[in-house]
Amino acid sequence: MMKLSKKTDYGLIAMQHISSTGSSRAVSTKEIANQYNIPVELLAKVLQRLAKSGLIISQNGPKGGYISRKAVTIAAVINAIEGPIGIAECMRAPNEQCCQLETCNIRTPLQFIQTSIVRLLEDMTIEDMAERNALASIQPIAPHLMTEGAAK
Amino acid sequence: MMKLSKKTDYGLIAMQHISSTGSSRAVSTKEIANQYNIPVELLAKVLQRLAKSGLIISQNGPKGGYISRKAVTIAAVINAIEGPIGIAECMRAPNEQCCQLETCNIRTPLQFIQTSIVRLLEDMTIEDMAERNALASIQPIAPHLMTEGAAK
DNA sequence: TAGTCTCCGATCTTTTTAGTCCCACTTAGG
DNA sequence: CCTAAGTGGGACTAAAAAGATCGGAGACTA
Repeated sequence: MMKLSKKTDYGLIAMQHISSTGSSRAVSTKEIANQYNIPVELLAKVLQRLAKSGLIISQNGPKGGYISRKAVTIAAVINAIEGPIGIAECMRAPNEQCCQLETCNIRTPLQFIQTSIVRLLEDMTIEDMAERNALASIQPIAPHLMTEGAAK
Repeated sequence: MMKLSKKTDYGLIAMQHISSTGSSRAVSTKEIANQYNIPVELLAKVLQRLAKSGLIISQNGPKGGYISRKAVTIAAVINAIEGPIGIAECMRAPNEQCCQLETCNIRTPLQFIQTSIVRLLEDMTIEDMAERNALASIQPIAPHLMTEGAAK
């Protein structure tokens, strides 16, 4: 459906929070879950995967939690949580007998679109996101692009 | 999961076929289903929606089927089949109490990404797709962007 | 060494997607 | 004017993915 999963949403929210906290202290799963109203165990899973992929650093024990790394892209977060990005089935599992055999007539153009999207996601880091977010709270972006709620 | 549904895949394949046939004759659901190995009833549903949205013209009776329209974008096809494009829940249903209340810190940057993707999809028509496809069969695109199977 | 905290696997529920079945309506052609 | 080949569309089932939960093992700090 061309939509990010909630896990990814949660992951991005968490990454941004961890990133904006800086490396002064570790942020626990519970802290993030409380602040953003996310089910704790689910968020825990997401953070585990992010840590496993090396996008954040985990620290055990009391006062433990997660510490950010620099220059993590949105593409990397999606990749860690959902696996390789692929707009169609045949672009995630290259070995599979994809599409409708040899007759597939949309593969090449979809490849192009996918490449463009991936490039977009690889060009934006978590820090960029935070920056863009901070800017928006001062000077709102074009109103016709926004849904009504955000303007308040 | 950031992926197009199979219905959309089928829709795009069918649109391209209908488009390349031109307006000389109507193309039936069965013809397309046979050629591309798609379940007939499912494809029928997809084509119905496309017709209802005005992206193709339906013609009843024997010798009936579908006739293409000009300048249909990929965005329009996705929109007709899957509903409005939205990378996150809160961007498809603007009135809903979205994200994690007021604390959502990723809305603005995601908006930006979504707008970029939509623009990409609105810039490519079915005819463009066909063209790009024809080109690829003569001169393959950069190999490092392809999955191994396609290079053969 | 006790209390937090991360880590990880297993499981359950719900939602979405994919595919099927059936019947009503339309129409070209004999 | 009847029939075969089309589309239109609702109801339904099965499978897969997403969302959420549970329970316990291991790590660390005070």
